[in-house]
Amino acid sequence: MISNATRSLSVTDHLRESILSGGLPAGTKLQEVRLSEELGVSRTPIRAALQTLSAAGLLDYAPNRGYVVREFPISELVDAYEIRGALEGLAARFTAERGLGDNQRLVIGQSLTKGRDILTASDLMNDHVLAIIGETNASFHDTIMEASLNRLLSQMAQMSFQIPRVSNRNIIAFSLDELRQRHDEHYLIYEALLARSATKAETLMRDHVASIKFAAVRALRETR
Amino acid sequence: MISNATRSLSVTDHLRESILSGGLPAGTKLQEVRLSEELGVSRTPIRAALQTLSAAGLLDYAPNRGYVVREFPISELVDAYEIRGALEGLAARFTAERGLGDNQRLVIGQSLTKGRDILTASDLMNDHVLAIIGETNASFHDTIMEASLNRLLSQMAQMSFQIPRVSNRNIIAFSLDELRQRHDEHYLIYEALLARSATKAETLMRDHVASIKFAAVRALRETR
DNA sequence: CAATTTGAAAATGTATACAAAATTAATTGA
DNA sequence: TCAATTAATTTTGTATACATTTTCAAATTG
Repeated sequence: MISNATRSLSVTDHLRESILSGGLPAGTKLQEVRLSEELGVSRTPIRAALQTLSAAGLLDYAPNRGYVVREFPISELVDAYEIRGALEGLAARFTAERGLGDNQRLVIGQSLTKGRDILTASDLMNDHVLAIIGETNASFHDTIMEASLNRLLSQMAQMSFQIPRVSNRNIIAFSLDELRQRHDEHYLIYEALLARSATKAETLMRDHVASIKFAAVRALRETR
Repeated sequence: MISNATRSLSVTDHLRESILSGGLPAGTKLQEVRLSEELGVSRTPIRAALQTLSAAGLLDYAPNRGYVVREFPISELVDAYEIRGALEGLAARFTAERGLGDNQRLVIGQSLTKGRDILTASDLMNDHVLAIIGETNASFHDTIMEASLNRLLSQMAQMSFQIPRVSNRNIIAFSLDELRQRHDEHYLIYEALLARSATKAETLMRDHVASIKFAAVRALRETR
């Protein structure tokens, strides 16, 4: 399978995870020999990982001076949701224009059913519900992005996720009622996609992401 | 200066240019030893460049199988302008909300004056006019992107430019009259930014990029 | 003759040695 | 004592050797 995501799998992923989780806070200097000793590999794969993460925007780089975990201002974190809204809105529009594939329609349909079932059955929030909802949610958004048939868009959307503390479920704390609202929005978007209503799909998706943003911002304020 | 753009400067830039200009068409296998011989450096900087360009989305990569110049469908090329419109629209909104810095206001003001002067003085298109307009145009868009104070956004916008045959001036053939229209749009956007009208600035910018898209698509059809 | 296996060639992945630059420590001078 | 210069150390940049994987062609087998 051809892709540009797979690489020095373990090293790159390990460092990325450390940065996104906050284990390597902003300003941390990432030195090659030190990392190579810690991770038990030579400098070569370390360098590859640093270059990849720098290109992904997680590290600052200066020639002959190395890599530093970059700062992520709160403002930028909020902006990331605006960007996501714009990009996913475009993805919804493209998908409506181009139409869902049979398999994609099936995947989204199933994830919606699964989400509805768990949301009607449960009266309270727990890890099980959150896991299912997180899964179906990711499936919904990923499938639409994929159906947009635009690699640039997919790549950018992925980038907008790779910001510390915005990794999907970590911070966002929805109430059960809010989850039901988000589910309903998913359903409306799905209908717009099936009806090939491009503008409607885009608008609904933008508003949907905006709703998610509000919850994320609220959760962020509560945390601090 | 800290950035993540500067790197194996020459090699990366050389390969990128070759890809964007079409010198290395889609499907071309980029082999490390071959490139290292051609460019007169070892495999190490070649690998760094390939990894960077892969992360930038210009190359496909498969582990143990190397890098290939990826395909850029026409549809994606058109979509790139939609994405640019959304991103630059957001940049305009953020900039209106946050306000232009003194220097940024000056830069844009001067580029607008310069553009107006050349567009009123000239009766016909020539390389000189095109060069000036291209310069002032880039200055306008870059400054707004910079003023948005969002690195993620800037990074994505830059990516949306790095697609073969969409490198700004190459294909786009405006008439003098159209250039004047684009200039007027620039001016209206500038006014909206000064007035801190966020929504207006975003809408105007989106429409402006859409106008550019139309010309690009038209030029593309004429070329083929 | 077609399909599979096998082996040589070539390509990528990793480790390491050396070069160049930057950082830090030490020395010198007033 | 403090500033500037110099030396030593550390760190990144590059080249190259070796390991592993893939590729491709020749040979074997049915």
